[in-house]
Amino acid sequence: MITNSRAAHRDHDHERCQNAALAQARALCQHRGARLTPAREAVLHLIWRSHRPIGAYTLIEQLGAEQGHRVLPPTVYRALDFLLAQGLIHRIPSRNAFIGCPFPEVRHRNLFLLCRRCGAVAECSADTLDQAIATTAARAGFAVDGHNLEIDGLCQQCQ
Amino acid sequence: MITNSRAAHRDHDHERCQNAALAQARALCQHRGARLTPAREAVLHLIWRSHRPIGAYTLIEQLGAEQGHRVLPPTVYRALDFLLAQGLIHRIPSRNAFIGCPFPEVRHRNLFLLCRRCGAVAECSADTLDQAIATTAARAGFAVDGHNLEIDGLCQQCQ
DNA sequence: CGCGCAAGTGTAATACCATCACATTCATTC
DNA sequence: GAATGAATGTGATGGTATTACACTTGCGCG
Repeated sequence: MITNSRAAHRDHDHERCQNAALAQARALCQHRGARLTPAREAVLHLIWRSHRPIGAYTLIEQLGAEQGHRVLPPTVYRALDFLLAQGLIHRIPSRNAFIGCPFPEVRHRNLFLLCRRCGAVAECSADTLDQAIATTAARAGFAVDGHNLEIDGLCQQCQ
Repeated sequence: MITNSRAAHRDHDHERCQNAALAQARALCQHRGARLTPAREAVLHLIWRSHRPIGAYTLIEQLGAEQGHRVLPPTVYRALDFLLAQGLIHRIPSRNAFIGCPFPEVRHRNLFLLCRRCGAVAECSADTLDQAIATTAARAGFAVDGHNLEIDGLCQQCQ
């Protein structure tokens, strides 16, 4: 199992955490020949700065403030589409919000731990769980493309 | 494991299926002392009639047509809130839509199989999977309240 | 009975989330 | 330096959900 649950739910050097995520995103895009343009990088930066699920309209507002002029929804949604396609961020459907992916270089299924008290979200990837899901689906004769698992509760710090 | 995947994804006597669901809902509410008012029952009926995830605004439209006058959003959202609280329906966050619960009398976690071709949704409840989720969360020190798992893919009929 | 309270409903307005359509600019290639 | 496709700017619109307040209904109790 890989997870960022320790970092996500505790105090940590977030400056460094952000910078690492951005550097990795740049490297990954360069390697793939994908264009991480200034607009896209600005959105990714804002998402990592919050380190919590953040809504598209909050991003629109913050980006507008940063750039000193009004930003319209498609600007941000297009950047989000790109970042989603590159696996650099995830969308959390139950929150209508977006969060940075801590391990974009690894193909993985979505599994989020959402703390109802502090609002932080950790991501996990667990082969055993993915297999249990595959097995359950197989028993119903269902061919799996992908899945999204959101677990609500309390993180270790908030218990 | 319990599931309605056979019924959900195949032709079946849906008239009977609907009636059974409504009868069970009435019995359950009576037993709990909850008031399944005409407005609430009408919404539940429409949800079961579709037997697919159905959006709130589709319900508003259909309810308006049925009642012969305009219905406003809060009317339907309040009924949906009641039905959700009673476990008679579920909300599928990735679709912004609602579906009838095939086993409302049993406490269970949410696990949906969403077919991308026919649009049908089956629900499952699998102890082994719930345990795998609990174990994974425990390893991250996370105390689980509940979860929502949506599996996308192809049902047996559409493969 | 009728008073009082809580639950339920009607209605308008508004907030929040996401996409479309079209014009324009930019980067790259030949 | 023209042609092309990708990316961006902009206004309008569509879709989802909530708030606030007025009104009604059901029901227990003096």
